[in-house]
Amino acid sequence: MSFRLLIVEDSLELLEATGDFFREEGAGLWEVVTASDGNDALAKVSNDNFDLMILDIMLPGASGFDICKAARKRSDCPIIFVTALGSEHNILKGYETGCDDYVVKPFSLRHLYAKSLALLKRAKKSSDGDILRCGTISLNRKSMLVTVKGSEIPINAKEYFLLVYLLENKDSVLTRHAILEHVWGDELDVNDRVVDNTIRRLRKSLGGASGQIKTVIGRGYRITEE
Amino acid sequence: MSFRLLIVEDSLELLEATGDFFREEGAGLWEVVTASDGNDALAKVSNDNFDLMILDIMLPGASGFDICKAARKRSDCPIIFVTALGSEHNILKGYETGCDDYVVKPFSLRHLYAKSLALLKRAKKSSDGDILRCGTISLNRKSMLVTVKGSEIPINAKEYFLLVYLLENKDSVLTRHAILEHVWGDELDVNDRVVDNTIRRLRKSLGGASGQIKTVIGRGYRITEE
DNA sequence: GTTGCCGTGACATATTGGCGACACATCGTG
DNA sequence: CACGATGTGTCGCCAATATGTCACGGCAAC
Repeated sequence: MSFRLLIVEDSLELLEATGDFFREEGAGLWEVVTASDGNDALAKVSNDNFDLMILDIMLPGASGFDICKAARKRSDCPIIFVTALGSEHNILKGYETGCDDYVVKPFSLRHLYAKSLALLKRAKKSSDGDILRCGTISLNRKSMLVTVKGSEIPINAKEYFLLVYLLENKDSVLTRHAILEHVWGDELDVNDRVVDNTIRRLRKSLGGASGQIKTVIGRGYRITEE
Repeated sequence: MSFRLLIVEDSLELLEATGDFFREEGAGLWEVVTASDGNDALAKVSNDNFDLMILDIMLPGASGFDICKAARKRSDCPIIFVTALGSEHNILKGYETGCDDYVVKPFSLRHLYAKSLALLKRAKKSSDGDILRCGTISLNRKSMLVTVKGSEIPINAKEYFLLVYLLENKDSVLTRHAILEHVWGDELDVNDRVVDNTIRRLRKSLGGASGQIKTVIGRGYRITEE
């Protein structure tokens, strides 16, 4: 699993240094995309999805503020301004355009990296669409494969869709009724106990991660990080 | 809706200035709690719930790092360090303990305020506004978990729904009849005393917070901030 | 004292969910 | 088509737990 990072910076030297730092430090965690002028950045922002953006403000072409505004129209990903413009006025303007943080040059790459991780952690819930994760369980909606602690496990259709529904609502208690509606849909005449049983089978399939599915007596089921 | 903010800072002057700034700027958005030494802060962190924390690091008693670690054990709320310790080593240590941001003194209050809003916005998105709070009791409608002084307590279904009804009508007296209708609904033939008993069991489950449920003789029950 | 009103402990019962077993359907295969 | 493998719904049993009921007693108001 990797995160897509966009770095926009007109100093090519800094651009490269930052990109390298993320690539090396993250060891594959980051897929880095760069742009060195505003218009290029605008194009990338509107044609791609990122999990994090690091933007300079003073750029040839569109400014970092413009890019931030454009990005906010269709994405909620964390945005960090990195710029020499350290006046309070500019900083506040940055926050007004919807950024998450504002770093004034010169700055420490390590510091920026730590900040990025902290922000990413916070934003993560809304970021990855194709992969649902929770604790040691990971589910890929495209391949419909489920892994526990990194190794793939076999799983049946009903169990799979039940797991998807649980993961989509991590930490929330789902009543039997809600589960029946979502997973069984229109197959009307089913007995309540199919939920129990499918939960049981799902737990079995999950092996070591079975404990992540909690029974909330009298209310339903819930999946948690541990 | 207001957010609970904890500020920990041993310079009383700065403590007051920061608190005032948030109160005035937010116009009621913030409910500010302060502490000026580490142990006081630790106590507050473990007996209360906050939506945001601003922590100094060098404090009499426990350090800001200690407070952050303690807080992270039971809360995911945004934490900002505000400190004179601007060395890279300290900054990274801050991020390691799980903070969201690190501001080096001297700093602009307006800047800190903008940062706080940005973080809060992000944190609210991933958690949920679905929390009912009253005094030290906190109830999450999604996970159906109840915490008292920050630690989770086990609670039965009936007690849970009764508590929800009480919290939804904080400070209002609810008659037995009203409680029966809302919590027991159509289960017709129940004895009045089930309410008493469920209240009793709920009080038991609430432990230290049991006193928040008041008996209003001849009329019913009521839940209050203390 | 008497009378409501409520808290409490104990008890009986109902409900709940886990489980194994089984029946049936589906499907690929030879 | 027969066959077995597999997936899935259903049933009944059991232990754990949740919950309704009851009888008793304290307590305050009158």
